[in-house]
Amino acid sequence: MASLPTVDDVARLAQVSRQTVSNVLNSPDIVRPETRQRVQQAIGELGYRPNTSARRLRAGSSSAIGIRLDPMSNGISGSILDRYLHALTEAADARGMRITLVVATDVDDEIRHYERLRDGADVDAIVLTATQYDDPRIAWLARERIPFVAFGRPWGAETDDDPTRLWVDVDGQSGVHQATRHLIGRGLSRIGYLGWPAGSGTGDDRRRGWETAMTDAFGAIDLAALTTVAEEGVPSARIAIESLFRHGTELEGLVCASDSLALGAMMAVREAGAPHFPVIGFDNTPVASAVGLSSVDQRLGDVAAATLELLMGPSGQRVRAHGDVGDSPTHRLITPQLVVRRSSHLAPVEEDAGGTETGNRNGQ
Amino acid sequence: MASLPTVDDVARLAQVSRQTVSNVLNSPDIVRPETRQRVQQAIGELGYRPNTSARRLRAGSSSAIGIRLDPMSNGISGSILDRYLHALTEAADARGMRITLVVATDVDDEIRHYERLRDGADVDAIVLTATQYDDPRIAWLARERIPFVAFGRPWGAETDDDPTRLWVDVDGQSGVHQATRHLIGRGLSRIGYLGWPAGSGTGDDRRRGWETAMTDAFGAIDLAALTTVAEEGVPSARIAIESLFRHGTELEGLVCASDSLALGAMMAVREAGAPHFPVIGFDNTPVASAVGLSSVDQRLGDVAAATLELLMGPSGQRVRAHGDVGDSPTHRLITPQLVVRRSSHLAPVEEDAGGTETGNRNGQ
DNA sequence: ACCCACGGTTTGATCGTTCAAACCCCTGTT
DNA sequence: AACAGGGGTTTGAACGATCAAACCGTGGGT
Repeated sequence: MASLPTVDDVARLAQVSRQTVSNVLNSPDIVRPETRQRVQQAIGELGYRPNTSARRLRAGSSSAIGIRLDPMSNGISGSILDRYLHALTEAADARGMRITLVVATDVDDEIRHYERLRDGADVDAIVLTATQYDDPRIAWLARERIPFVAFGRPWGAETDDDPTRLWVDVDGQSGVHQATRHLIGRGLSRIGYLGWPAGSGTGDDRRRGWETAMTDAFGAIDLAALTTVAEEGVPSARIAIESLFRHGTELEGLVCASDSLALGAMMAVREAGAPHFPVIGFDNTPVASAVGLSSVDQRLGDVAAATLELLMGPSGQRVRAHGDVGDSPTHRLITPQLVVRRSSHLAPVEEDAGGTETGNRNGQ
Repeated sequence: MASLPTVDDVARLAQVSRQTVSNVLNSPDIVRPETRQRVQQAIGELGYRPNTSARRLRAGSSSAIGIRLDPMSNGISGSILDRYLHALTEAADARGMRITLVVATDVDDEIRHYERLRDGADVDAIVLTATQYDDPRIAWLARERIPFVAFGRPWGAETDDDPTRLWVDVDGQSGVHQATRHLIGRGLSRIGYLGWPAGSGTGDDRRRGWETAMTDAFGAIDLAALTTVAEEGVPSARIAIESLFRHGTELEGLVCASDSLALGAMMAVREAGAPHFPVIGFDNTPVASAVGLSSVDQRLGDVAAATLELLMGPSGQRVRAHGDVGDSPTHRLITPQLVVRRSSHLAPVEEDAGGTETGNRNGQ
């Protein structure tokens, strides 16, 4: 029932002073190696762990990172955030950081929450998701000089190298390119693309992957004739592809901008009596694995690692000040990876036993 | 650039002492109304917010609750935790609490994490999910006298009213009962049940809902003949129902133990050429809403609210000590609610426009 | 011989809050 | 008139860490 050990306990055991213990923890390099080792051992012996509240109070830092949970799991893709969260928590843990959740009803509410977290010294930094053009949250965080990283590049922003605008994103173009190449490699040529209406950064980026793969392979073909557009969501995709098949189509396969679209397409395709028509999705959500849908995995582990690297430097244990990136890069683009399952095979095969599933590994 | 106001600033403005300000915040009843009001006004004027770190340090509490993120979003149902997390964060926020995430590779690792969080005074309490019979985490938390609540009742436990074992759960029986009644009300009688292999607490509980609804309506019929069993997951359900239809079945509808099972069943049913065969799932996952599957909503908002109520009392702002529940209940059973969509209609209808979707409201 | 610079360590002060005890003033009792 | 009791408020100490400045011994330059 003895209470938890403090710096003083460690100091006494290691025959040094409080501050030296603190230094071993926070600036190990300024302490003489042998002293450091003695302190380390004392720490181990007592099972000492710094009291976060005390550290927070004095240092004004919390060793915590805030991230907002999306208001509603927006359809199937909601689970992306879920998995990112998992990877982020894991990566943060490795650097002695913790993840604190935020929920908000709208942007203003979200900012109010961040403000409160800052006031209470509850978080050192913020991770933004679902960023938009001219995002008011970015403007606010920058103005308040709160360190933050955006997951999702600031589309159309002129500030790509602004050291106060850190972002990490998945290279959708590369992912869709891989998916398309995969079908081309299987001998298909009339490969269609099912995407979102033009105008969204992510959507346009992904479509470009299909475009380049197709023109590289087949020259200047009529891409528009192979493109179908649907709003994000299973039903709209299903309707779009249903009508495609009803009017007769020459397509031999389909690459989609998301798993939701792909799932809708799969359903339509099966009802049209073509159960082995190849379909590939994007995001590699649990649903994709559940129904055997080939999909592009975002490698959220790598994304999470990159997020922290931007925030804390290559191996730092502390969040860097806002705008202080030193000579390290201001953004990271992660290359996703295609996971092949039944849905992209050309003939019926056995149940998917998880064969090629290699994505989602935590890099570092 | 003025730094944030402190109790002293408020005290000075209100012409009282530090402690009185503190009292207004923490025990308003012991301070004279007129003084209280004066302090309140000063607080408002300065926009004062107590520094959480300082409060934590002195009070030895962190105003945070730890919860473990499942290692992998286990299939479609993974998103349940996701939504619970959202609801929990929201409910916690209303009580001035925050949610801190934990990831762990196995049970021992999980316990180690909890230990570290406790040592650093990082969390006041733990929320356990995916509890099992004879859960080592429960044993450890109880031994260490760390306040916790389990989401998921301790199946087969003899300790239902043990004040150190708090739990909240969803009444699966009631949910499946509702689903079955819904189909009965539409004139069906040969309603099948697709469930997990016997032996899991949750599964047996849900099946009982179907059993009672059926026997109440039709007397002592042969339930076994209407029951199908499949492992959790889309493919196994699909295979099971496929073979059911291949051998000819008299079933008129199907109630399932989960959305994954229901999705597999839907796929099989459609391929068997019976697109309007009614199927109902359980969990009301995003996938259910995406594909128009009727499903039982767990009312995770209510579950979250109940979780905090068990932990902090009906309206407390502070986590109660381990085992100190006073005269309030030691557990809460939440009644879920059926959400009707296309998949349980008997004839083709328009696209689901979100009609009956009323679940998932945050109760309080 | 003196002083300065410097790496490494210690000491005193401080972060903003809550706890525990002291304090003050008023009322009622003896 | 003295004292006990108690509501309401204030004062000093503490929570456990980090910061800033002081300290100390050593070596080099003048």
